[in-house]
Amino acid sequence: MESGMVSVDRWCAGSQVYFLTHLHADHIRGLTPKWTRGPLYCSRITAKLFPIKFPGFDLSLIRIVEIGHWHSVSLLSPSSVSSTILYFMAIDAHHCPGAVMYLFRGEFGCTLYTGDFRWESTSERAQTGRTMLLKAMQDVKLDMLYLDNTYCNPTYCFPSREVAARQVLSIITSHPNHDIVIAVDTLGKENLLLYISRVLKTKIWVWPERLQIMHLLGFHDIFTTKTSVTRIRAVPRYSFNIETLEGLNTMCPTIGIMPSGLPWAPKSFRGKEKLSSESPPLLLDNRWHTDIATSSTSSKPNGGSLSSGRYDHYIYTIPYSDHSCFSELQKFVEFLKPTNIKGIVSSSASNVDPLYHFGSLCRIQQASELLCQRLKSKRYEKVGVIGMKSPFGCTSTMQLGRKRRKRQNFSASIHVSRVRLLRRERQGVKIVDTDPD
DNA sequence: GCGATCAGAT
DNA sequence: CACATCTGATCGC
Repeated sequence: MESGMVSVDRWCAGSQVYFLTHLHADHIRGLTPKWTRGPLYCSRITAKLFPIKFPGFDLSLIRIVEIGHWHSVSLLSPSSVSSTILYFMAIDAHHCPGAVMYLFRGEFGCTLYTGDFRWESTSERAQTGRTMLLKAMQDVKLDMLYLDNTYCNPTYCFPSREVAARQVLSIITSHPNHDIVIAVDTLGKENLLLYISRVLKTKIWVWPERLQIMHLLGFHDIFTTKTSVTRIRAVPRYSFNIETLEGLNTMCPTIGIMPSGLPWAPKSFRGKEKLSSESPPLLLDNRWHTDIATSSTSSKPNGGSLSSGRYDHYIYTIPYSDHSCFSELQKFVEFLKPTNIKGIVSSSASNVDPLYHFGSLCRIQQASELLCQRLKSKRYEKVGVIGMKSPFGCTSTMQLGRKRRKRQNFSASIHVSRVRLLRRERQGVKIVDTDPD
């Protein structure tokens, strides 16, 4: 079976069907309102939010995938007149509203594409997903796992969102006379805001576009665009910085809360330590490893010990993440026992390569060998990783395709500058039709 | 000149 | 390192 027939979060020409995991910007790059390339499968919530992101989009192209149910579509093999049936199921990814993983089954085998996801073992929703996956794969092995490797390194260690939400709440209640601004994106972290609103019995300010999204999600009477009715505001992350906070503090005492799985360290501290699984550096904010909710009074902006006053004197970084931390990824891989794994997030470093950390959990014998090959061709990795967003990659014909593609990439790279190469993959240029790694 | 797309910053 | 997003520059028609 040829690949290039199915794309996930990838919007180049050449596929017969396209799957969208969720509506964050880095997953819809290349998708436009003028889309005509084929049917677009997504979750019901994503479909509901779709017109906001893509006004004028031809909605007749959208196919809703109900969570937990098998769907199927007949695909035509490009090289012959034969057709084959692709079966697929969406599973809640617990990332942002509408985010799903896709499980694919067909004559090519069984593939799971997680998209961005969080796998909190304590969460009831994750248990539901676990049950769905178990049932859907009870009679087969998982040939290929495309994994959200954003935090696929042991240094990324943070608590559940429930615990992090309590930390946020604790910081807010310990500043009863401050205005609070919380950095959020256009989608995601709603549960944190709902929790704050519920416990403190207060509305939360959001910007107008965000209010529209909240209403579409069914949250009425909780959010407002009137600044006068609340001291808590959720603001776009891009407008959240030291200067903004300093400006706000000239008018009213204000603290900022940055919910993120990343250690937002001061610039002066950043870049000096390189992430490496051999000698993982301590996170600058070691409180992440414990529950600071019980000791919030000792929490100072940016971890307290970082007293280089210029940097975010007013900002608290809280490890509230919609991506899985390392230990969750590990549990996920152990649970699925895939034959092979590939990260969906490109990286020039090996620190988040799933095979590096989880190769031994895979069924493949040659995990280290595969990794070795990959490290050798590290310069070209970005192209390979980005290019591989087709769910197919588990049959022997796919492996042939992979080898061919590697050669093509290599020879191309010789003559094209790295900048140009990176640029090409960013544009989503279809590198080859065969399975990209 | 304009829309699409990119690198860079946050 | 880099979450997801914006801004401003540049590309290509």
